[in-house]
Amino acid sequence: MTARGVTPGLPGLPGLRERKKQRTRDALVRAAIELFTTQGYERTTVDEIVAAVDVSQRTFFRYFAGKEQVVFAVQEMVEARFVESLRGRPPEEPPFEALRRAVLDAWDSIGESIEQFVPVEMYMRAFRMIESTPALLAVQMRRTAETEEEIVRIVAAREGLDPEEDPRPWVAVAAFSGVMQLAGRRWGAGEEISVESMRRLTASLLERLEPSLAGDWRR
Amino acid sequence: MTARGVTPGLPGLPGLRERKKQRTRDALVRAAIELFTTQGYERTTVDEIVAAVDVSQRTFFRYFAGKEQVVFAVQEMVEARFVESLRGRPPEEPPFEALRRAVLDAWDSIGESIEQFVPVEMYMRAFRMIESTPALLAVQMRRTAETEEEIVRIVAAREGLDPEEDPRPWVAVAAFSGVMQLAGRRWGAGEEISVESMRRLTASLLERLEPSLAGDWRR
DNA sequence: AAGGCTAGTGACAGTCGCTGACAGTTGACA
DNA sequence: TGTCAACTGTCAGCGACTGTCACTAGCCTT
Repeated sequence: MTARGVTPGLPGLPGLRERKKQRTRDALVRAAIELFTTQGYERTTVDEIVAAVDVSQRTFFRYFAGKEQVVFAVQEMVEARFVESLRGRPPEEPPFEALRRAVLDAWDSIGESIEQFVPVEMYMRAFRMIESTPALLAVQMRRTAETEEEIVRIVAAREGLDPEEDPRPWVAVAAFSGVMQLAGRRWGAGEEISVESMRRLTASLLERLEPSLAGDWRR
Repeated sequence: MTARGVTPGLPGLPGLRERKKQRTRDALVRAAIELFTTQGYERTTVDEIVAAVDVSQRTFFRYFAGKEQVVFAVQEMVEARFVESLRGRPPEEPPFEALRRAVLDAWDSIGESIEQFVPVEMYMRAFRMIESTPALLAVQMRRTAETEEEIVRIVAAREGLDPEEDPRPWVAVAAFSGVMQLAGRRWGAGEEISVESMRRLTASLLERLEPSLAGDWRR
């Protein structure tokens, strides 16, 4: 009843079992992204991935619902960061302004969070791979749609609105999200491969949103 | 050397071969949508579809790149109608206004075009199925992204701009498209299952776009 | 310290979507 | 009428994914 094993199992701290799982998961993510970015997504089989980590194929599918899912482990974190940032915006801020600042803030602090997972450069390559692989792009867009719903709820809550009643949160988020997707696409197609360039592009496109909708474009 | 078969093959008119192909294709579309909407998409196998039309599985895949593609045969036509409508807008119209009117016009005239393919009601059911089936939703979004590019080029041309230079066409179309997706989603989730209700919803959301981005929302 | 519990895993077999290769059939056209 | 090319069916096989079951190894109690 004194020492209960090598790991004291402080409450709230993951046990050996949990850590082992996490390690397997991380290893699968890293191996997969490595293989995907070097050989291409479709030319890489699940068998190759599991061989690199030395687990069974069955195990792979216990961690990830599909071959594509493994790519989005990092993306998930980036999105979480944005949501968190949005929640932190002061409530007096106008809704669209809050969205805009939240992304930009998120980009400022995202670098290190990625790094502790995979090298930033690998994340960038993965991002481009998504943009250029139909199967992955499709999943990406679906995920985006799901995140949108959460953002709508946050925006509605900020304004004290019921999202079922008032369509404005939906509309604002839909437009915002459209521009964000555009930013991702353009960044992926461009030369510069830094977080900084992504931030700059995002800022520039969001700024132009209102003028692009208003009246005509001649000065 | 005189009569060359029952069908004289008037130039410009499809020959027997072509008509046969078209019939097979249509039959596959109809059978697939029928099965999908009754049994569900994932619970329907390609084997079942080809059995219903009495062709080989290989033939199915010669017509459609994948099981999902068969669902979008009709959607394609709807999009084409919108693009055509946009091309017909008077050039003085401000860009976003042109987009807005183009969709609404398209909805006005779309009913009969669908009907000659499948019953409108079946189209509606198919649309809902897309919204609720991840695999299909993903394809849908990807297709949308491709159409967007064409729309951007049209808008840029209207304004005499080079889309590589000026981001405004991209931004406007991105926001527009975001709202359109939203309209589709909400319509699919709602009760009313008519083209008219879709048109109404589209109009209402597009109207609210600018106010939803501007300042704060209190009056 | 020992033994039971069970989450996590591997091995294996099977389904389904999809593709390549090859051979047979049938409109198109000279 | 015969040749050609387009379509099609058959078959064999790959890769993604799932269900099942037995086994290993953290974990938890006593």
